[in-house]
Amino acid sequence: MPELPEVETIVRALQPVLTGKTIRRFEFLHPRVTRHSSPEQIRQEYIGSIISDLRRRGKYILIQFRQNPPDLAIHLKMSGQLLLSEEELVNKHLRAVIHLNDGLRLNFVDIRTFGYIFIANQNAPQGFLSLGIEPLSSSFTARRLEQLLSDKKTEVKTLLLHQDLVAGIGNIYASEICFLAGIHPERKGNILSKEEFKRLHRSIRKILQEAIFQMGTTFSNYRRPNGEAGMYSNQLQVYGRESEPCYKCQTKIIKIVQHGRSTFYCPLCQQ
DNA sequence: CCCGGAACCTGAAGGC
DNA sequence: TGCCTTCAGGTTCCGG
Repeated sequence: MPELPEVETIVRALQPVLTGKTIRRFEFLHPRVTRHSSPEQIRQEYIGSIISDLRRRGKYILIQFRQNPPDLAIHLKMSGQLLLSEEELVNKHLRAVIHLNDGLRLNFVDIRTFGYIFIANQNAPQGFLSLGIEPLSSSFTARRLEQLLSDKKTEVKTLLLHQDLVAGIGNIYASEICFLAGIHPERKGNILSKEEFKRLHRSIRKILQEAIFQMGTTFSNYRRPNGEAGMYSNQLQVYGRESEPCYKCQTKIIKIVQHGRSTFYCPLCQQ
């Protein structure tokens, strides 16, 4: 479910609450909620540790510790949620609970059980170890983007989903980015012009920043840690708008499937 | 390296 | 009401 802006929103909400707290206890309530690290390894590594900060890398949430062991990492995949509570959370899909020293609980709820928790060390999943550039960092330039994509024969919208190139873009924002850049999603990386890479770069940053400002997009079940929806849903230009008129030119929005994922675009605005 | 397709799950929504 | 199919914001693996 969550892409970079949603994960960033979650991290910003949790960071001030969790920083300074000590981990007392872990409950792991589903066999797949930990992967690449065992429940015992996680307990051994972190019980009694003091949280020093929270941050995001791609779509991963990283909990950092004062004693500076490896970070504790969480990926929410399609349906994961992190919800704070003072009391026991009653939820059929509760998969793990991190208990903190003052009685606060960080609850990991996940309907589809794709999400998981792991230690961010050398045993971490390959996808985490090979993450690409952060699109909101200062080192992410149009030139850098061009270097990354200009030798690829893959369609540009699909390239935007490659986490080992640019980290954090998901299926909703990939369509929105192509629309803002005025680039047809089926154009291939190796035929884009310098000018198009500039527009693509600007669009990536603009869309992600604006979506963070709106605290993410709620399409079905994404929720901020306080339970509220994200507001970028109201700003979507193409995603989920098949057959509806383009806001710019009134042409009907088209839906196609690329690499098994839905893509939405305006056939007139995106050539 | 690249690509397509399937797999991992549960639930919501739509067609009949 | 119910049964069936399709689809969902993400990786990851396997075969070609």
